[in-house]
Amino acid sequence: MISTRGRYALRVMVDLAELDEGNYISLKTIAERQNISLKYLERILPSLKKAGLIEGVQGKNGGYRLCKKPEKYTVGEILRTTENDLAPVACLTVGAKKCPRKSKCRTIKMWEEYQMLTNDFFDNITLASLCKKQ
Amino acid sequence: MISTRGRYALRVMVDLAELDEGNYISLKTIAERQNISLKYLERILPSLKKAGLIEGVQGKNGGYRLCKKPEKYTVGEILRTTENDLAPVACLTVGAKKCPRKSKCRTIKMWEEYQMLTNDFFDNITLASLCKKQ
DNA sequence: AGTATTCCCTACCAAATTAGCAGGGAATAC
DNA sequence: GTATTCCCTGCTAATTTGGTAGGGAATACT
Repeated sequence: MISTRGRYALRVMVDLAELDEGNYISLKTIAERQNISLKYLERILPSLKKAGLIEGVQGKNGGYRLCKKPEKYTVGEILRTTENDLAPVACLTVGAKKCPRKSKCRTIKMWEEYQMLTNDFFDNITLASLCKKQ
Repeated sequence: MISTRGRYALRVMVDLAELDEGNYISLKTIAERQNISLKYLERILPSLKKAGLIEGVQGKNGGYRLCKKPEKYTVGEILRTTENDLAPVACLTVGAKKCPRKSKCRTIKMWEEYQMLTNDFFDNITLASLCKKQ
């Protein structure tokens, strides 16, 4: 299940896309518009920045903005920053320790296929397609 | 993410399918074969029974067995018993309270499509197809 | 220079969920 | 009557999730 962390991240990205793309938007603005705690957003945004999806500027009139046009983002790349690679089971996460049952596991192939399906699905949805039509 | 609860349930079903289908198999046997705590399985199996997927008989020589042939089960119906309807986000779970933002939510349609995709994927995998080929 | 604004960072905390244990009861086969 | 087995309830420990608190550093503006 996608956590609120991931859903909030996506909502912020949508909001940034719908607001003026060139200017920096403060988190305070986003928090009020989206009715999400400012302090909580301050914890979520750094991971988006670290992933290179947004850029932030400190100081007065600072804020965040997208690095590229909304059409160039996929929902997949956004969710993967917060949702641990969109892995459906623990043994397919990035840092997972090798499963001792893997050789005789009946289900691993199915989980891998599901993970691919999931990534495929979200990689084919652009941020722009989620935005309000202008 | 699918919990161990759901993964264990699926492994038990696969194991029941691979063992003699007619006879009752004790949880002790399954627990040893699958290397899962007997006590934990005792908590998981009732939900499978309640959903009508397996039948259990108490007493000596008792145990559990499938109600129908492995080809007649889908992974979807098994996972739905433990994984809350396979909903990708909280607001799509069965007992979810109505989201006040729903009317202006940009993402609900995407989550609904993903939920359908997920159910479709798992509904098209039979229990038999996960079993070791005889 | 000083001040307000804003991102940035770390530590902490509370609630919920997950994973699992313990103990005992009831049904059944032998 | 005894061993086995499902059945049921309550408890607990660890982890995750969602969120708060407090302060620091950079920047714009006066």
